[in-house]
Amino acid sequence: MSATDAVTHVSDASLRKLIGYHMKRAFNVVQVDLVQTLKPFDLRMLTYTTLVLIKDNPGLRQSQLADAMDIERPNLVKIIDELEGRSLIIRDRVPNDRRAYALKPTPQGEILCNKAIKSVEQHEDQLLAGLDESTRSSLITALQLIQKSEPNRTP
Amino acid sequence: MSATDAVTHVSDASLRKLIGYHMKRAFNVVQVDLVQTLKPFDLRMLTYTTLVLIKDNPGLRQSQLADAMDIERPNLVKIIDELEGRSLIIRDRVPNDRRAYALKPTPQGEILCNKAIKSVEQHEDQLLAGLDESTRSSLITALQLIQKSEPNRTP
DNA sequence: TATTGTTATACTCTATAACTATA
DNA sequence: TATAGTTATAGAGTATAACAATA
Repeated sequence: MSATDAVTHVSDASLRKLIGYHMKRAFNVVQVDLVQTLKPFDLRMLTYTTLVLIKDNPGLRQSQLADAMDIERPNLVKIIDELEGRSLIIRDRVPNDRRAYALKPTPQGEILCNKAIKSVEQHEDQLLAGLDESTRSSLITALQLIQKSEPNRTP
Repeated sequence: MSATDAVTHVSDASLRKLIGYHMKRAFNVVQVDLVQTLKPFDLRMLTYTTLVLIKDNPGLRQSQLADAMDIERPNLVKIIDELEGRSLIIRDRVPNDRRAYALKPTPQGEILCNKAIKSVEQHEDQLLAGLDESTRSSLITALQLIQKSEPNRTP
């Protein structure tokens, strides 16, 4: 194609080889779906993940939670604030360490969390209707492998 | 586990079923790697993608590019500004339509782009060393399937 | 000294409304 | 009137440095 022709079809051939390209685009679709699914519960992906982890691990410290979620401690503060402000969790005290909080779900937090989990699972099942069971599980396996691989920290 | 025990190991059992959870974490690893790889070229994921698409589709309009990249037109402006300011691309004129620009790579833009593509491919190959060829290709296939699936726009 | 949570800050990516100049 | 590019702006998510209270 000459550079003066009008572009009628955009080629992404050079990008299609890259996992990152496919992952970003696929994740976008999943995330749009997830955001829509969580909207009735007034949750975002981050607040949802936070609530689920606290429900499954009552007594968790904020630093442990940040580690588990792979985000920095300061960024967790306002998320916790939001969930606590809505009385979905509480900042209880850790015995014998007055620096730390023991994060726990409230009864209403647990109820909302369980409803949200159910809805998310249903919607995701619908979203992945085009993928059979073996495709799904090998996808998860591959994603976990990537997660464990050490990124090159040096260029 | 009682709620008063200290949490020693964080369980993410409720999240592990969700594709979005794995995708976000895996994408994070890939992106950290990509950012590091692109640093020597002074490119980010967005500027890299933009440069590659312009190199592969000279004459592209900004609106076409935004469509292809799945971002909003306004968000593309400063990316184009940056690449043009570094003389990697030019905003040429589309014949017969003085509203639109025809985006084209400069010679130095093409050279940098080719070097960057090579480096990105090498680093990604290293990053995915733990995945054999068939796992990689079925991963890409699965990601493309997800990309094509219609997200539920209604909760 | 080191750690927990916090504040302040900044940078990137994203999304929307409204403008201008052209068609 | 519709479209291409732009401006301004606001909201998320992310990252770092520095602080107070506590270990």
